[in-house]
Amino acid sequence: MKKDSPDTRAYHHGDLRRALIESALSIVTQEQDWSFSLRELARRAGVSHAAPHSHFAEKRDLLIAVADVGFARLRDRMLEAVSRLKRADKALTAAAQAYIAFATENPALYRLMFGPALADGAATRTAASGIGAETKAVLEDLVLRGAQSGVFTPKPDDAAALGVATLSCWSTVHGLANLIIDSKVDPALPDHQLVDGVMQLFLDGIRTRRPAS
Amino acid sequence: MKKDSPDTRAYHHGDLRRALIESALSIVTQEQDWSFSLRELARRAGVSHAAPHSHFAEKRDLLIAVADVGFARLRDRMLEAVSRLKRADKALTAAAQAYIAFATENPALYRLMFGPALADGAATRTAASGIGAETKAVLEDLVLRGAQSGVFTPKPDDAAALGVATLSCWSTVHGLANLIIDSKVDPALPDHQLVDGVMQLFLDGIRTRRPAS
DNA sequence: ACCTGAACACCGTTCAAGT
DNA sequence: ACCTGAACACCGTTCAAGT
Repeated sequence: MKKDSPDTRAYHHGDLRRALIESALSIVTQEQDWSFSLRELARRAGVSHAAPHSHFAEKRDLLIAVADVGFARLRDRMLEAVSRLKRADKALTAAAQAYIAFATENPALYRLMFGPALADGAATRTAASGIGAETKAVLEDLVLRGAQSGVFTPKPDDAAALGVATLSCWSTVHGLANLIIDSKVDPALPDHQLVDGVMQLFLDGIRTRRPAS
Repeated sequence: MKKDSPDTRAYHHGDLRRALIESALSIVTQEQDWSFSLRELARRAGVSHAAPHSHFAEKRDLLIAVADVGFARLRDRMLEAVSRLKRADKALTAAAQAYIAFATENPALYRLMFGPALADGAATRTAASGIGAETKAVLEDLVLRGAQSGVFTPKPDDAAALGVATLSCWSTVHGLANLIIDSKVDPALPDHQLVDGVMQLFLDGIRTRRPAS
């Protein structure tokens, strides 16, 4: 970052791999365009169009690298939103708000993360290894906390029930994010209100009787 | 369909528009590949590569036409699953099962329907007019029925509460479909079981006290 | 009205060759 | 090890010209 003066392009550029990822990220977050080409990235980096292939065997590999950064940012954002909240139900709602805010502020990146980055077009189901696992882990942890503190109905040692609750929460939030991004939701209603309503309904399904004060 | 014998290709093909859509549908449903090109469709139809553009100004217009068929099929499948069930909660679960079955059996078509068909890459939010409205309508109707029959908590005239419930249901089902397709869910668990668990949780949030017999 | 053929400005990927 | 230049086999879209 601070090695060379801005215009001193090394013959071999020095750090092309990172430059390509950052370039892709800036296109996707600033121009909201996830349909960039490897050749354009190469152009911006000032290298030949074939250069990227010495760092990424396929375009998908570059997309995966970009998606990874996206997932890290999403996780950080959720964790930050959650950090000051003790009650698991409040924290879960806050995490959902952060999740939807991330998606609506960076729809192109969000689409890239869950979109064709790994689904190669011909594959029936994505061979998604651990992509997105960080996101799930955050929700999983909150659900477990809620179970342990008695705020949620599943018993802390009932793995199946905890799994269903986590999956249910993630599905709801993920689905809502997609519907909002795809303009399937009345745009008159502010996002945070939608999230509040939907999360309240979700929490009603797993919260123990005592109505939250 | 029955006008010409199979190989009598008219000079102007007769019905290229439909042929292109059907060709695209068969590629997408049989080969599970939604990354086809207009030129390939033209090849299969035995016309020049420029011919499609006399029926579809942009490739996206063809994709929209394909997506429309997909949404009609999804709606039909949901309606059929629901047709014999009277209780709104049972019907909603059946609709969800049909929804997820459709998505997992036709992941490529499902991705095309909700994917970049309308999201043109540069647009922040899709200018999705009524695409997918049929799907929402089915769920909306079931939620309303449940409210009217007293199975669900929202009052039948509380539009806001009904809207939240519908959105919540669609989000959950849509999100679950995406997570399954994208292999973000433990593949050891059968889909119908996942749907059952998730829907049960959802219903717990809006069902009136009386535990379903 | 519907289609063809050629053309334009792009792609991703490969591969010998350079440094 | 990293990159270039040329090449290959594609794209979507446009547009004059044909029938």
